[in-house]
Amino acid sequence: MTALAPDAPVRLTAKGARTRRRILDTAERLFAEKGYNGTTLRDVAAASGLRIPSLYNHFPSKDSLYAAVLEQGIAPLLDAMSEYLQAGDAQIPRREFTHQMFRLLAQRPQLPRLVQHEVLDGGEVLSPLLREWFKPTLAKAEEVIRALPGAQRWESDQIPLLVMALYHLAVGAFTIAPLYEALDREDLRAENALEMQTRFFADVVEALLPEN
Amino acid sequence: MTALAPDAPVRLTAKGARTRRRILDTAERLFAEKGYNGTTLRDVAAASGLRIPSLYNHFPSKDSLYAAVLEQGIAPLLDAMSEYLQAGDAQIPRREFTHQMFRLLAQRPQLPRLVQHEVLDGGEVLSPLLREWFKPTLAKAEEVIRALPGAQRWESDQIPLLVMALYHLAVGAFTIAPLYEALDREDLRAENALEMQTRFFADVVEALLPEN
Amino acid sequence: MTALAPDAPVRLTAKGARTRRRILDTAERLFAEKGYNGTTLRDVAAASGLRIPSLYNHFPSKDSLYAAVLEQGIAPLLDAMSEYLQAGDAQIPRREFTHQMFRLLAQRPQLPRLVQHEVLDGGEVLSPLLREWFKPTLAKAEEVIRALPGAQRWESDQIPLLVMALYHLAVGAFTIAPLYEALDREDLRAENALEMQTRFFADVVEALLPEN
Amino acid sequence: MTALAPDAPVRLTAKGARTRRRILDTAERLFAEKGYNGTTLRDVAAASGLRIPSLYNHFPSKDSLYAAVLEQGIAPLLDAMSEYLQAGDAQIPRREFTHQMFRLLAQRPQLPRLVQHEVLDGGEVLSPLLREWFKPTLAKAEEVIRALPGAQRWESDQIPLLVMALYHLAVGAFTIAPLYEALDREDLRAENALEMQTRFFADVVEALLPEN
DNA sequence: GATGAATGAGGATTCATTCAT
DNA sequence: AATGAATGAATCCTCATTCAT
Repeated sequence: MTALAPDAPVRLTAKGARTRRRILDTAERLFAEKGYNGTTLRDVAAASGLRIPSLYNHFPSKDSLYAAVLEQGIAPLLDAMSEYLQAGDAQIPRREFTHQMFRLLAQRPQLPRLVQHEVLDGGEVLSPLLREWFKPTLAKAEEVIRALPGAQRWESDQIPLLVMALYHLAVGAFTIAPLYEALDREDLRAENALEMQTRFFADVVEALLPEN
Repeated sequence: MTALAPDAPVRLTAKGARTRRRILDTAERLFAEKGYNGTTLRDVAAASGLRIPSLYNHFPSKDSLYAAVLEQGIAPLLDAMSEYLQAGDAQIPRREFTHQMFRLLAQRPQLPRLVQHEVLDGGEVLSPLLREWFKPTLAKAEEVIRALPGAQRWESDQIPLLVMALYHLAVGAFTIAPLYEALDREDLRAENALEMQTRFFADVVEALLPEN
Repeated sequence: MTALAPDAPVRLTAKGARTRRRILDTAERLFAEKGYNGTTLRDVAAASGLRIPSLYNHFPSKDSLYAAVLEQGIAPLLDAMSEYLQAGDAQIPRREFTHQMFRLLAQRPQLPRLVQHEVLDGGEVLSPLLREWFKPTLAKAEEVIRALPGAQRWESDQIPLLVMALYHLAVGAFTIAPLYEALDREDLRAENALEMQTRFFADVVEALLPEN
Repeated sequence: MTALAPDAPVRLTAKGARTRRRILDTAERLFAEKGYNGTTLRDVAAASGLRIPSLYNHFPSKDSLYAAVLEQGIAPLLDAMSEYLQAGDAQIPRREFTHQMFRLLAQRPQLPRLVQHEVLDGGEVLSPLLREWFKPTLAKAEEVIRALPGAQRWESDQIPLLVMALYHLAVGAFTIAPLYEALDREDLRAENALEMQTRFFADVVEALLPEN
């Protein structure tokens, strides 16, 4: 699964693999900060310590670099989420799950921004991925939530909205961070802030889907 | 207030004012769709039925056009919100307020996308505005919420997070719409969907801040 | 007829029209000398006294510039040839016709080179034009030649080859000129050389298709 | 003679020699199709089943590869022609000669295109070769033709033009082939077409230089 | 002998902007 | 107020070449 670029050449040299990784990480950061259109290959090359043409030794185009960044970022997240959701048929330790999700996002704090950029730009690149990943994940999430004890608080046709709401809450906490800081408030990406956000998110979940 | 471009030339002719408005509306739509970097003056001119140089007869630069779009979009929203919040010291008809907010957003559904683009791009243009507008609005919102009966459910330092959460929920409902549709689900911008979202949002608010 | 770029914008300013013509003439010379791949927009711009982006104010792409050059070169030639061939049903003043053709080619000596470049490069751009122009012209030429008194010297299925042979003779005289000069021989494009070539060509035609 | 790259390294291994040959044949085809500027080393490498840097193990530059292609193509042709012309002082079996020339060209049908590309591009690479080969060959050809019985039909200063004309006729038959096919006519490179062309060419020679 | 990686130079094209008309 | 023409800067990308492995 999660094969986005199935014909990606196997790296033969360790150096090549390292350079490729460096480019990917650099690009992830830049794309997350400025979006696709706001990020130039010149930026990526400079931040990677390379010249522009060298990027083409590792990725055939800006588009494919972008797609690779999206994949390497989204795949592990959705995989983890799927795993949790699978296990949860019987009983989900909800607070635990909430913490895990936030931890995953916090590990790659650029990711939510990356995804939101895609969402806002129309998802032309993301869309194909969404077909594969988001759809089943959302469907599964709806199914799991419907089975929760607190779900009877909501009408059936509100469940999808509830799932989206949880998505917005989780992602928004990260996308808003730079702006929040610019408002002379704390840095939401700081260690203690993340903990606080996690607790707050769990509280919100408890309010929306009371455990009993 | 809302004086973003205090030295904006007074339009002398009705035709000029009309053209300026046409450009603004066109640009609002395009900036909301593709963001600042993804929108070219060529696009704006074409969609406005003008040639590029004509845009410069109405706005001195792309940046200033963007700022004007932001202002004309955000100002009325924040004004309305301020008004509600002012009145609310004593007692807010909460459900009414929720409906009003959603109505305002729904009237200019591009606006949330516009703001989110700014937020994601680092807010380099928005930031100055935020200093003026967001900060007091957020502060006031926090104050009002603290005074609500349901607020004791939350610890004091969670109130700012709660305000941001409400922001994410409201804005997210609009930013996610195109993606949601791409997932073969309903169009969240349709009339009945908006109503449903409004009701859902009110229910969420009730869950997070129970009226009694 | 001969409308290759039917939606070409009507030139509104005299200066614009002049610049466009200057670009076209420059490009004709360069494309004729070096072919499509060997000619860069940098060359065209420099030789036109412009900067590269200015070229795009007059032609939307290198391809379209090339097509326009081909059209402006080929159209009058084929038109003239058609006219002669039309008139010739009854009786062609053959020597006169030969002189006219050579004169036309000599007026735009780059043209044969231009066409030969296209022919050699696979005619990917020219081909569509050939469908429209070459085919009927060749067909008409074959028809006319078949009706000539000297044609009985040739078998019917040799007539197409004969037409192509005359084409090669006429065009070759111009394409070979630079090389011929490089061999320390005379410049075939000089005035007296052209006259000599014309006479020679007429003599060849007389040998291949004796008047009586 | 025919020493174009006298310092070419002697191939030590059979595999190396084979690879070199493969590259040469591939390059001949591609250069003939697209010309020097239209052919990239990427193309040559891909069509040779190699990576670009490997080409440099066999040829020190693109230019030298091109020169080698020209040499391997032109040398045998000119050698053969010289041989025929040498022998012909006394008496040339003309029809036989015509057939031989066409056979040689038909064996390497890309060659005429290759040469014509060079001729059209200004012959910057070919020119040095022409000094060595074309000049004496043309001179000899003129000398032989002057000695032919049918030559008195032409004035002395028309003989060079006659030689060039024969060149154009022979070469043109091959260069025009792709275009001819694009005009929905037959493929001139097919077996029977070649025969027909040979006969036609002989007939033309007979018309221009009647045997008695 | 073969090739992955790196790169300087240059390719066509787009962009925001200016200016004369 | 509108726009054709011009352009500096920057866009993505390709090319021929080199070098270490």
